[in-house]
Amino acid sequence: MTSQQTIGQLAQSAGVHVQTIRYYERRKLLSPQGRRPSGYRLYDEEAQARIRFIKHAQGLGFTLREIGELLSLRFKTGTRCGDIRRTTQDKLRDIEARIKELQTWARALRSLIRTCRAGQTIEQCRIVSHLEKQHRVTVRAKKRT
Amino acid sequence: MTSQQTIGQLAQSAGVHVQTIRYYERRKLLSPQGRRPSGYRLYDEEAQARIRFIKHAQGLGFTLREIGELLSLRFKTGTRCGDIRRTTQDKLRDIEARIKELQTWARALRSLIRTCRAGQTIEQCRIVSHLEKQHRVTVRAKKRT
DNA sequence: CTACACCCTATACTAGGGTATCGAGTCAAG
DNA sequence: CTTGACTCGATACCCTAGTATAGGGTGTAG
Repeated sequence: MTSQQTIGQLAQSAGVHVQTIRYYERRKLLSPQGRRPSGYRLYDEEAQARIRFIKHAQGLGFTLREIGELLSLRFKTGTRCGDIRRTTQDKLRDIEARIKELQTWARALRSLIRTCRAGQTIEQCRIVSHLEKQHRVTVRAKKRT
Repeated sequence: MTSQQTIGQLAQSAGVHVQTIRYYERRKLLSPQGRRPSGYRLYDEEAQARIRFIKHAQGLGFTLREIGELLSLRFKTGTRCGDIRRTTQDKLRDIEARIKELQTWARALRSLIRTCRAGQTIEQCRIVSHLEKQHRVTVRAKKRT
């Protein structure tokens, strides 16, 4: 029975820092079951499962924002498994898109590396001249993870 | 001849914001050739090539820090093509590692999705129970791109 | 009762890549 | 000479996922 833990005990048993738990609370991922008159947070054992959920989902590449969605689905009555699956599938598509993008980068770098002979001076370097060349820029800024 | 541009003209012709150029200067990626007595920055046309270099390198997934290395290699006398290639290869290895990580995530998500039947209630959902289960956590935090 | 560990809130900091705003000075045209 | 566009430096803000610290209050063992 580990019911009614303080934040430090929960942090200990869940393997995260105290500030992280408070951070999750700010992010609305986790809130204490109650408070002592002094203001101390008190957690029931569901809190541990919630932190595990968060950590596992992070391990699968979900962001805290997405985990928030997942958690609210989880605790909303009437949620069907399909709702969870849909979110998971969205995430999968995301990841697959990122893999494709990175593969594009990797191919470009490999082809640059092939054009480069180690002994050349910098002025002859194809990598450099490629980077300085004036051509349509494809900086797809933002949105990484 | 576009020699001796002000920051606004350079920004215009390079397709970036004025503040971005000043930001690059703070990051030591780009500095004006000189200043007017009033303090206005003046740029030669090499500045445009440098910005192109930066943007293309970003397009290949380099961070500004790495681009700084690349640029200082580029403008250091005696740099051999091999030095540039080495940095590029490091980046490629980085990207390949990241791809592997994402593929691991994707595989895990696909296998979770297979276990999930759309009509099940949330209590029966394998995705949820998997996330809540107590098992060795593998959150490889930090270091993304 | 005192020491010490714990907890509270609030705030600031990290990295990365910028964007936005401020008050003040400058430049060129009319 | 004035107006409006431009520039200056400094500072603050955005996002993510936390970590760190300050200045105070609380809980408990000896």
